[in-house]
Amino acid sequence: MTTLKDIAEELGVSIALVSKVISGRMGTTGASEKTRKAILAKTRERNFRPNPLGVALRAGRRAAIGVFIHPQGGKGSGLTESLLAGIAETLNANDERLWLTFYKADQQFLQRCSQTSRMNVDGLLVAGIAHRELVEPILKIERSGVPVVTVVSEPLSPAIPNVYSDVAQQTYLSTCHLIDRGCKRIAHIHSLDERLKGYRQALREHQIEFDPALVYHDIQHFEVQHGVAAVRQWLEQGVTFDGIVAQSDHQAIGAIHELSRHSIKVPEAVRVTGVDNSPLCDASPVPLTSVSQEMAQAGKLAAQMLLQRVKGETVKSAIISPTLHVRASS
Amino acid sequence: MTTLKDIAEELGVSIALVSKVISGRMGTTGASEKTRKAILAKTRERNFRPNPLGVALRAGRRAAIGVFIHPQGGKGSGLTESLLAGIAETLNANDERLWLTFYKADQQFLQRCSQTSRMNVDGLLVAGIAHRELVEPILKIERSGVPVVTVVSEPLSPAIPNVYSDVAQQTYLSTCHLIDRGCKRIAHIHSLDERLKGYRQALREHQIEFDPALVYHDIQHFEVQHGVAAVRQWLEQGVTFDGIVAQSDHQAIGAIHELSRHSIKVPEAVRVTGVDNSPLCDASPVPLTSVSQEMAQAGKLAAQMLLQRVKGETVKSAIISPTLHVRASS
DNA sequence: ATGAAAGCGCTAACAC
DNA sequence: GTGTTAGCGCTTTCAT
Repeated sequence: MTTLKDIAEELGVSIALVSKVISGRMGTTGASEKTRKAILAKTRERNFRPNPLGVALRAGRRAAIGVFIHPQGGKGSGLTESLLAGIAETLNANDERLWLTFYKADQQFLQRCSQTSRMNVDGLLVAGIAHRELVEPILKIERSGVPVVTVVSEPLSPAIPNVYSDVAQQTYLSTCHLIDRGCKRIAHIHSLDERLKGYRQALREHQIEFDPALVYHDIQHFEVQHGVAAVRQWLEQGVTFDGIVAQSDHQAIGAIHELSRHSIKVPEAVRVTGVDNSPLCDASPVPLTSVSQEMAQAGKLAAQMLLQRVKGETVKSAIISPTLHVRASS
Repeated sequence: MTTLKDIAEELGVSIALVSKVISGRMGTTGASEKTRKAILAKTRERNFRPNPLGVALRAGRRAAIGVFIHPQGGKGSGLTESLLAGIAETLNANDERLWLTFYKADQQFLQRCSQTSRMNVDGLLVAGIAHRELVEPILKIERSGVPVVTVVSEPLSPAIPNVYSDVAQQTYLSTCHLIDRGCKRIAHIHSLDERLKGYRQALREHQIEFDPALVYHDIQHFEVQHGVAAVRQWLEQGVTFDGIVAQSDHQAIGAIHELSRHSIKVPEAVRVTGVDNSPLCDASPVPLTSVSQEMAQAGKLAAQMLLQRVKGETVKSAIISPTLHVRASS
């Protein structure tokens, strides 16, 4: 590894001068064009990169940001992977290391938080589920001087900037899509309230009356079995429907399986949409139309916001627009 | 953040003494029991943790290890996530930050490698696909003094320690399982040679003759469509079979879909197994029996090995035993 | 038994 | 225009 010292010695100038020229921060002083050129040339030649440890130590920073991730959207959604990829991209571009922790249960999360003071990070990114128990520990971290940015579906506190996909918009998009396709009676699997709102708004805007019988309630449950249960209930109750807006790809796949068991064809008899645009979409018996939450983009943005906060800037929460990906199921 | 200096000043002793007592490395000298106690008490009271930057700077290390990951096993396999979780666990326990990069195409990987000299890491973990083009760049990194450990299905070079699940064993396990279940004519989707070997070994050990017609060849392809194509070919050629050992969960699911289209029942008429034990298994029309590659364990182990190498120790490649997870499809 | 000093790589205030 | 100095937090050698 080349250091400032190496360059300074080879050129017979002082370390400080090399530092100033390379960083471009000349302070009150200047440098002759000749030395400038020589230093920059040497820098390139030796492929010099400042040692982040030196920089951070001097600046009183840690050269690392913490990332706490709760695997969200269920296994196989690919959300976590996309999110991480986005985060990693931004952090790499800014020469920041990361301190990565996957937490499964909230208990683990709280435990991690209690170690804040010893965690040696410049900032903290928390991604996952917006549990109320998380608010206090996170605020405590903020107060201790470590800026936090969250990536959760509902902002935890006005004090903590958050990034997320527009949740209501997700179901709004897919419901509008099914209406466009000619569906008149669209069923819905209700797990998050915001998504129910998006579904209802789409109906309202198209003058379709809301029918409570078409909504299956299963708060906070997004698994395959819940899609199966929803379809089973509708069929048992004799509810007629020609579309299903599910709140996850897992639910949608479960619904498709159950429809198939009753020889109901997708998309001919019933059109189905999911949420997450996960890899499951292509592993579905009928490729699944789904709404992408754009987690990679969320990760990139959240990391950028956090780095800004580390620098002392103020940032505001951001909302990302979801995208509809149409496949054979609709 | 508490520093050695804080503790030293509060106790009216020298920084050096505090450092020695806390680290336990007393060198040629000693310390009175009284001061020892006082220092350790203060350390606990102030929740002191050495600043990794100071430690690393002094030791000439970088306090970070690089992780290059190629999302393997296809999207949705969950392999990458498990692997990362394992790596993160070990690194956290050892107070090491990481420099995470996801590379999609080999091109990107090579580009990253060329930045080795500037990447400021103590070691490099490479996980993903064992492409031949990767060998040279990785060896170059090794030669430059940065130890590398890989997590790929086939070791790239004797010089680079590797960790992976026993690949042949994976299909050996599932083939034996199907034989146990009474299957006489087991078809196989051949993508990796090692897995074909495992399949053939299981047949041999059970005195079942190998029938080339039962093997569908699709080297290095693990997607849903390849499972579909395999079944289609067997049916077209009039090959009879009562079991399918696929080389990925995606392939297995594709096979199940195609069987279903021909009204062939799983597991009644044909038993099916996959590889990866991915989240897809539970989103399959019939829950899928699969072999787990234990990537979390691989990640933990690989990170441990890399840290040992960083310390200058020599380590040997390791092989992890896969585990069969039996579900309804078999 | 304890401490002073040097130095890892870097930057910034302040000489000259 | 250029250099000197001090110091971020830590460890280790060598005094005392």
